[in-house]
Amino acid sequence: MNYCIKGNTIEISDNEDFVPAHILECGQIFSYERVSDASQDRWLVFSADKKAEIVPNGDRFKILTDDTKYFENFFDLQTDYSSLKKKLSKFEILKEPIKFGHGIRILKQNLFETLISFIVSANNNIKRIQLILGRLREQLGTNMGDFRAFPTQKQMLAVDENFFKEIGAGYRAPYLYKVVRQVDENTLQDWQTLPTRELRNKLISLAGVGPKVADCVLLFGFGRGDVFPVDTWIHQMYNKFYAPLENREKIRANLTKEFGQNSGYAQQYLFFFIRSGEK
DNA sequence: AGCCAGGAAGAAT
DNA sequence: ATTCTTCATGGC
Repeated sequence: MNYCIKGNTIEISDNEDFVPAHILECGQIFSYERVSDASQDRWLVFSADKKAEIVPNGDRFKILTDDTKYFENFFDLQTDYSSLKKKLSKFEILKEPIKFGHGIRILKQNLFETLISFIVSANNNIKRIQLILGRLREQLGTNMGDFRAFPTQKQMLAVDENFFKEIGAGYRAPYLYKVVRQVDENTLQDWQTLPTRELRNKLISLAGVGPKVADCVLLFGFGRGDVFPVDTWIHQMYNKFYAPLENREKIRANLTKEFGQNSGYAQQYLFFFIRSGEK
């Protein structure tokens, strides 16, 4: 994809492979805001202690941020999604979803933030996930002026289990209390060199992390394309379009076998598509 | 009002 | 090694 960086701006010179609504509303990130102006929508995106603003630029977009290098990586701008979509379109089941969510890109998010976010996401709905994570930011995160950073492991170590209950985390409170005593951002980054299988086992050994949460962290944080997170939506979809199968592990095995190294991308186009149909 | 949400942990089998 | 039960809380 073509883009260029000038000062504090990343100009996207492509309107097919970069669509903020697709990127941000496909369920991979929870900390963003859609700002509806009189004219056109803008987007605020928060990651760790950084912020970016996506604004319309003709029929395209530009990204305004103090850290263009960080967000160049964050938005995965070096990956060629056109050829990726061409490959994946060979699968009949992906043709419509890819057309529908053509502007999706898989974000490369902060590892610690992704881990905490998807622990909160378990058996939860997206609105409430955003509510809980918003409170977490507001009450623990560093004040960055016009926004709050996502709390660091150190900041989360300073509170007790009851704090997490009070922000509405429910029965996930003990998971959060425990997991920040097991890993920090540096530990997670050290795991980046591990092959997916081993890395996945490491993640599953953490409090509140099972197969699905691990796969989300692998895909949205570690950038591993060879995983296919299976949640209730994918489960239903599979039963409808493939075959009735209760065991999620078998569904996961079948889908990763089918889509291989591009499983994660296939999953996102499917997820965004089937969820849009329910509204 | 009642069911459900980007499931995981612990117990039972 | 698989299957069953329980777990807070807000959205719709």
